[in-house]
Amino acid sequence: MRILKELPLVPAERALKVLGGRWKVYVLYFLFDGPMRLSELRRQIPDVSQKVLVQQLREMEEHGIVHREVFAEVPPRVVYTATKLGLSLRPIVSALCAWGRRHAAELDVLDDGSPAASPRARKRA
Amino acid sequence: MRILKELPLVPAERALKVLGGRWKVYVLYFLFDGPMRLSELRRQIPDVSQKVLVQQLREMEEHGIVHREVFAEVPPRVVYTATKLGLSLRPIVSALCAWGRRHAAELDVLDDGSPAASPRARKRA
DNA sequence: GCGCATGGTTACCAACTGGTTACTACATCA
DNA sequence: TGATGTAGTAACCAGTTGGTAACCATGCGC
Repeated sequence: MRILKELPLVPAERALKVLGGRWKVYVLYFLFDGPMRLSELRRQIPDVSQKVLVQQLREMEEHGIVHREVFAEVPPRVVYTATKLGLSLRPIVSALCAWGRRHAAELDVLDDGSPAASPRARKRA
Repeated sequence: MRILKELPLVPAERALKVLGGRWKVYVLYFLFDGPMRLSELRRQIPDVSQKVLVQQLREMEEHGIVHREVFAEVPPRVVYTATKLGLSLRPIVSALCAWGRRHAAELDVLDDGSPAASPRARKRA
Protein backbone atom coordinates (compact mmCIF):
# COMPACT_ATOMS: atom_id res chain seq x y z
CA MET A 1 0.00 0.00 0.00
CA ARG A 2 2.70 2.42 -0.98
CA ILE A 3 0.25 4.78 -2.61
CA LEU A 4 -1.41 5.65 0.65
CA LYS A 5 1.77 7.07 2.00
CA GLU A 6 1.85 9.44 -0.91
CA LEU A 7 -1.55 10.92 -0.26
CA PRO A 8 -1.35 14.58 0.72
CA LEU A 9 -1.48 15.31 4.39
CA VAL A 10 -3.80 18.25 4.10
CA PRO A 11 -7.27 16.69 4.35
CA ALA A 12 -9.10 18.53 1.59
CA GLU A 13 -6.25 17.90 -0.78
CA ARG A 14 -6.29 14.26 0.12
CA ALA A 15 -9.99 14.01 -0.57
CA LEU A 16 -9.56 15.70 -3.91
CA LYS A 17 -6.80 13.29 -4.78
CA VAL A 18 -9.02 10.35 -4.00
CA LEU A 19 -11.90 11.71 -6.08
CA GLY A 20 -9.77 13.23 -8.75
CA GLY A 21 -9.48 10.62 -11.44
CA ARG A 22 -11.06 11.15 -14.81
CA TRP A 23 -13.65 8.40 -14.27
CA LYS A 24 -13.87 7.96 -10.54
CA VAL A 25 -17.07 9.88 -9.96
CA TYR A 26 -18.73 7.83 -12.68
CA VAL A 27 -17.57 4.61 -11.10
CA LEU A 28 -18.72 5.77 -7.70
CA TYR A 29 -22.04 6.88 -9.11
CA PHE A 30 -22.75 3.38 -10.32
CA LEU A 31 -21.29 1.58 -7.34
CA PHE A 32 -23.46 3.67 -5.01
CA ASP A 33 -26.35 1.70 -6.43
CA GLY A 34 -24.78 -1.67 -5.81
CA PRO A 35 -21.95 -3.98 -6.79
CA MET A 36 -20.92 -4.23 -10.41
CA ARG A 37 -18.69 -6.34 -12.57
CA LEU A 38 -15.98 -4.83 -14.69
CA SER A 39 -17.83 -5.58 -17.89
CA GLU A 40 -20.95 -3.89 -16.53
CA LEU A 41 -19.01 -0.78 -15.64
CA ARG A 42 -17.53 -0.76 -19.10
CA ARG A 43 -20.97 -0.93 -20.59
CA GLN A 44 -22.22 1.89 -18.37
CA ILE A 45 -19.22 4.10 -19.08
CA PRO A 46 -18.52 3.42 -22.74
CA ASP A 47 -15.94 6.17 -23.19
CA VAL A 48 -13.39 4.75 -20.79
CA SER A 49 -10.85 2.26 -22.01
CA GLN A 50 -10.48 -0.97 -20.12
CA LYS A 51 -6.93 -0.18 -19.12
CA VAL A 52 -7.82 3.12 -17.57
CA LEU A 53 -10.95 1.79 -15.91
CA VAL A 54 -8.97 -0.99 -14.26
CA GLN A 55 -6.33 1.53 -13.30
CA GLN A 56 -8.88 3.80 -11.63
CA LEU A 57 -10.50 0.87 -9.86
CA ARG A 58 -7.12 -0.24 -8.53
CA GLU A 59 -6.46 3.20 -7.14
CA MET A 60 -9.89 3.39 -5.59
CA GLU A 61 -9.28 0.01 -4.04
CA GLU A 62 -5.96 1.12 -2.62
CA HIS A 63 -7.62 4.23 -1.28
CA GLY A 64 -10.11 2.02 0.47
CA ILE A 65 -13.24 3.28 -1.23
CA VAL A 66 -13.84 0.27 -3.45
CA HIS A 67 -13.67 -3.42 -2.72
CA ARG A 68 -12.71 -6.00 -5.32
CA GLU A 69 -13.82 -9.58 -5.06
CA VAL A 70 -12.79 -12.38 -7.36
CA PHE A 71 -14.94 -15.44 -7.82
CA ALA A 72 -12.85 -18.30 -9.19
CA GLU A 73 -15.49 -19.45 -11.59
CA VAL A 74 -15.53 -20.76 -15.08
CA PRO A 75 -15.49 -17.39 -16.77
CA PRO A 76 -13.71 -15.44 -14.05
CA ARG A 77 -16.10 -13.12 -12.27
CA VAL A 78 -14.86 -10.01 -10.52
CA VAL A 79 -17.23 -7.81 -8.59
CA TYR A 80 -16.53 -4.28 -7.45
CA THR A 81 -18.31 -2.83 -4.46
CA ALA A 82 -18.24 0.55 -2.75
CA THR A 83 -16.83 0.20 0.76
CA LYS A 84 -18.28 2.00 3.75
CA LEU A 85 -15.70 4.71 3.22
CA GLY A 86 -16.66 4.85 -0.43
CA LEU A 87 -20.34 5.15 0.39
CA SER A 88 -19.52 7.98 2.76
CA LEU A 89 -18.53 9.99 -0.31
CA ARG A 90 -22.09 9.97 -1.54
CA PRO A 91 -23.15 13.28 0.04
CA ILE A 92 -19.94 14.89 -1.15
CA VAL A 93 -20.45 13.77 -4.70
CA SER A 94 -24.01 15.05 -4.48
CA ALA A 95 -22.79 18.39 -3.18
CA LEU A 96 -20.21 18.64 -5.94
CA CYS A 97 -22.87 17.82 -8.45
CA ALA A 98 -25.22 20.46 -7.10
CA TRP A 99 -22.48 23.04 -7.04
CA GLY A 100 -21.41 22.13 -10.55
CA ARG A 101 -24.95 22.68 -11.75
CA ARG A 102 -25.15 26.03 -10.00
CA HIS A 103 -21.80 26.99 -11.42
CA ALA A 104 -22.88 26.07 -14.90
CA ALA A 105 -26.09 28.05 -14.51
CA GLU A 106 -24.46 31.19 -13.12
CA LEU A 107 -21.64 31.26 -15.61
CA ASP A 108 -23.82 30.53 -18.58
CA VAL A 109 -25.87 33.55 -17.66
CA LEU A 110 -22.80 35.74 -17.51
CA ASP A 111 -21.25 34.09 -20.49
CA ASP A 112 -24.20 34.01 -22.81
CA GLY A 113 -24.45 36.77 -25.33
CA SER A 114 -23.26 39.98 -23.75
CA PRO A 115 -19.54 40.46 -24.05
CA ALA A 116 -20.00 43.10 -21.38
CA ALA A 117 -19.85 40.28 -18.90
CA SER A 118 -16.06 40.29 -19.05
CA PRO A 119 -15.06 42.40 -16.07
CA ARG A 120 -11.47 43.00 -17.00
CA ALA A 121 -10.78 42.52 -20.68
CA ARG A 122 -7.41 40.89 -20.86
CA LYS A 123 -5.75 41.22 -24.25
CA ARG A 124 -6.06 37.46 -24.81
CA ALA A 125 -9.82 37.92 -24.89
CA MET B 1 -13.80 33.09 -21.68
CA ARG B 2 -12.94 30.15 -23.87
CA ILE B 3 -12.09 27.94 -20.93
CA LEU B 4 -15.65 27.90 -19.66
CA LYS B 5 -16.92 26.17 -22.73
CA GLU B 6 -14.48 23.37 -22.18
CA LEU B 7 -15.67 22.51 -18.71
CA PRO B 8 -17.03 19.00 -18.46
CA LEU B 9 -20.73 18.64 -18.83
CA VAL B 10 -21.26 16.37 -15.91
CA PRO B 11 -21.71 18.67 -12.93
CA ALA B 12 -19.59 16.85 -10.38
CA GLU B 13 -16.78 16.63 -12.86
CA ARG B 14 -17.09 20.32 -13.47
CA ALA B 15 -16.86 21.06 -9.78
CA LEU B 16 -13.81 18.86 -9.45
CA LYS B 17 -12.20 20.63 -12.35
CA VAL B 18 -12.76 23.97 -10.69
CA LEU B 19 -11.36 22.79 -7.36
CA GLY B 20 -8.73 20.58 -8.81
CA GLY B 21 -5.60 22.66 -9.02
CA ARG B 22 -2.61 21.92 -6.88
CA TRP B 23 -3.04 25.09 -4.80
CA LYS B 24 -6.64 26.11 -5.24
CA VAL B 25 -7.97 24.86 -1.94
CA TYR B 26 -5.19 26.71 -0.18
CA VAL B 27 -6.03 29.92 -2.00
CA LEU B 28 -9.72 29.47 -1.25
CA TYR B 29 -8.97 28.70 2.36
CA PHE B 30 -7.28 32.05 2.78
CA LEU B 31 -9.69 34.01 0.63
CA PHE B 32 -12.61 32.67 2.66
CA ASP B 33 -11.26 34.85 5.45
CA GLY B 34 -11.08 37.97 3.36
CA PRO B 35 -9.31 39.62 0.42
CA MET B 36 -5.60 39.13 -0.05
CA ARG B 37 -2.83 40.52 -2.15
CA LEU B 38 -0.65 38.31 -4.27
CA SER B 39 2.35 38.85 -2.06
CA GLU B 40 0.33 37.91 1.00
CA LEU B 41 -0.83 34.70 -0.61
CA ARG B 42 2.75 33.91 -1.52
CA ARG B 43 3.78 34.40 2.06
CA GLN B 44 0.96 32.21 3.33
CA ILE B 45 1.67 29.47 0.81
CA PRO B 46 5.43 29.47 0.59
CA ASP B 47 5.75 26.31 -1.50
CA VAL B 48 3.99 27.66 -4.55
CA SER B 49 5.96 29.51 -7.18
CA GLN B 50 4.69 32.87 -8.30
CA LYS B 51 4.07 31.65 -11.81
CA VAL B 52 1.88 28.80 -10.71
CA LEU B 53 0.06 30.84 -8.11
CA VAL B 54 -0.81 33.48 -10.69
CA GLN B 55 -1.84 30.73 -13.06
CA GLN B 56 -4.18 29.19 -10.53
CA LEU B 57 -5.63 32.56 -9.63
CA ARG B 58 -6.28 33.30 -13.30
CA GLU B 59 -8.13 30.05 -13.70
CA MET B 60 -10.16 30.66 -10.56
CA GLU B 61 -10.98 34.10 -11.86
CA GLU B 62 -12.13 32.70 -15.18
CA HIS B 63 -14.18 30.11 -13.36
CA GLY B 64 -15.85 32.93 -11.50
CA ILE B 65 -14.83 31.96 -7.99
CA VAL B 66 -12.23 34.67 -7.48
CA HIS B 67 -12.26 38.36 -8.28
CA ARG B 68 -9.16 40.33 -9.11
CA GLU B 69 -8.94 44.02 -8.52
CA VAL B 70 -6.05 46.26 -9.50
CA PHE B 71 -5.36 49.52 -7.72
CA ALA B 72 -3.23 51.76 -9.88
CA GLU B 73 -1.03 52.92 -7.06
CA VAL B 74 2.60 53.67 -6.63
CA PRO B 75 3.66 50.11 -6.00
CA PRO B 76 0.90 48.38 -7.94
CA ARG B 77 -1.56 46.75 -5.58
CA VAL B 78 -3.64 43.79 -6.68
CA VAL B 79 -6.25 42.31 -4.41
CA TYR B 80 -7.89 38.95 -4.80
CA THR B 81 -11.32 38.26 -3.35
CA ALA B 82 -13.55 35.22 -3.26
CA THR B 83 -16.72 35.85 -5.23
CA LYS B 84 -20.15 34.78 -4.06
CA LEU B 85 -19.74 31.65 -6.12
CA GLY B 86 -16.35 31.11 -4.56
CA LEU B 87 -17.72 31.55 -1.07
CA SER B 88 -20.40 29.00 -1.88
CA LEU B 89 -17.63 26.44 -2.06
CA ARG B 90 -16.92 26.85 1.60
CA PRO B 91 -19.18 24.05 2.84
CA ILE B 92 -17.85 21.77 0.15
CA VAL B 93 -14.27 22.43 1.06
CA SER B 94 -15.20 21.81 4.67
CA ALA B 95 -16.85 18.54 3.74
CA LEU B 96 -13.84 17.48 1.72
CA CYS B 97 -11.62 18.38 4.61
CA ALA B 98 -13.70 16.40 7.07
CA TRP B 99 -13.79 13.42 4.75
CA GLY B 100 -10.06 13.63 4.16
CA ARG B 101 -9.48 13.54 7.88
CA ARG B 102 -11.75 10.54 8.27
CA HIS B 103 -10.05 8.84 5.38
CA ALA B 104 -6.63 9.45 6.88
CA ALA B 105 -7.77 8.12 10.24
CA GLU B 106 -9.41 4.98 8.88
CA LEU B 107 -6.58 4.11 6.56
CA ASP B 108 -3.86 4.78 9.05
CA VAL B 109 -5.53 2.34 11.36
CA LEU B 110 -5.56 -0.31 8.65
CA ASP B 111 -2.17 0.67 7.38
CA ASP B 112 -0.30 1.02 10.60
CA GLY B 113 1.89 -1.86 11.65
CA SER B 114 0.13 -5.06 10.71
CA PRO B 115 0.90 -6.15 7.14
CA ALA B 116 -2.12 -8.40 7.55
CA ALA B 117 -4.22 -5.37 6.70
CA SER B 118 -3.69 -6.00 3.00
CA PRO B 119 -6.83 -7.82 1.94
CA ARG B 120 -5.54 -9.18 -1.33
CA ALA B 121 -1.79 -9.33 -1.56
CA ARG B 122 -0.96 -8.33 -5.09
CA LYS B 123 2.50 -9.38 -6.19
CA ARG B 124 3.61 -5.78 -6.38
CA ALA B 125 3.23 -5.57 -2.63
C1' DG C 1 23.00 54.59 -10.05
C1' DC C 2 21.87 50.26 -7.09
C1' DG C 3 19.18 47.26 -5.02
C1' DC C 4 14.62 46.25 -3.32
C1' DA C 5 9.64 45.31 -3.60
C1' DT C 6 5.53 44.95 -6.36
C1' DG C 7 3.07 41.96 -9.87
C1' DG C 8 3.73 40.03 -13.33
C1' DT C 9 5.60 37.26 -18.07
C1' DT C 10 8.43 34.09 -20.87
C1' DA C 11 11.05 29.91 -22.16
C1' DC C 12 12.05 25.64 -21.07
C1' DC C 13 11.37 20.96 -18.60
C1' DA C 14 10.02 16.82 -16.09
C1' DA C 15 6.42 14.11 -14.24
C1' DC C 16 1.97 12.48 -14.21
C1' DT C 17 -2.42 11.09 -16.59
C1' DG C 18 -4.98 9.27 -19.68
C1' DG C 19 -5.36 6.94 -24.11
C1' DT C 20 -4.57 3.39 -28.01
C1' DT C 21 -3.32 -0.95 -29.43
C1' DA C 22 -2.04 -5.43 -29.03
C1' DC C 23 -1.48 -9.40 -26.32
C1' DT C 24 -2.56 -13.31 -22.61
C1' DA C 25 -5.44 -17.28 -20.75
C1' DC C 26 -9.43 -19.85 -20.15
C1' DA C 27 -13.88 -21.86 -21.49
C1' DT C 28 -18.02 -22.01 -23.91
C1' DC C 29 -20.75 -21.71 -28.29
C1' DA C 30 -21.66 -22.64 -33.18
C1' DT D 1 -11.85 -24.79 -35.61
C1' DG D 2 -12.40 -20.45 -34.60
C1' DA D 3 -15.12 -16.55 -32.69
C1' DT D 4 -16.87 -14.71 -28.26
C1' DG D 5 -16.79 -13.12 -23.50
C1' DT D 6 -14.30 -12.75 -19.21
C1' DA D 7 -10.58 -9.92 -16.82
C1' DG D 8 -6.89 -8.41 -17.29
C1' DT D 9 -1.36 -6.85 -18.65
C1' DA D 10 2.43 -4.58 -21.48
C1' DA D 11 4.40 -1.25 -24.64
C1' DC D 12 4.11 2.92 -26.23
C1' DC D 13 2.44 7.89 -26.85
C1' DA D 14 0.50 12.59 -26.28
C1' DG D 15 -1.40 16.30 -23.58
C1' DT D 16 -1.69 18.64 -19.30
C1' DT D 17 0.30 20.16 -15.02
C1' DG D 18 3.37 21.94 -12.14
C1' DG D 19 8.00 23.67 -11.46
C1' DT D 20 12.60 26.57 -12.24
C1' DA D 21 14.90 30.35 -13.67
C1' DA D 22 15.32 34.45 -15.85
C1' DC D 23 13.40 38.58 -17.25
C1' DC D 24 10.39 43.20 -17.39
C1' DA D 25 8.53 47.81 -15.64
C1' DT D 26 7.73 50.80 -12.05
C1' DG D 27 9.01 53.77 -8.12
C1' DC D 28 11.17 54.24 -3.56
C1' DG D 29 15.14 54.97 -0.37
C1' DC D 30 20.09 55.48 -0.01
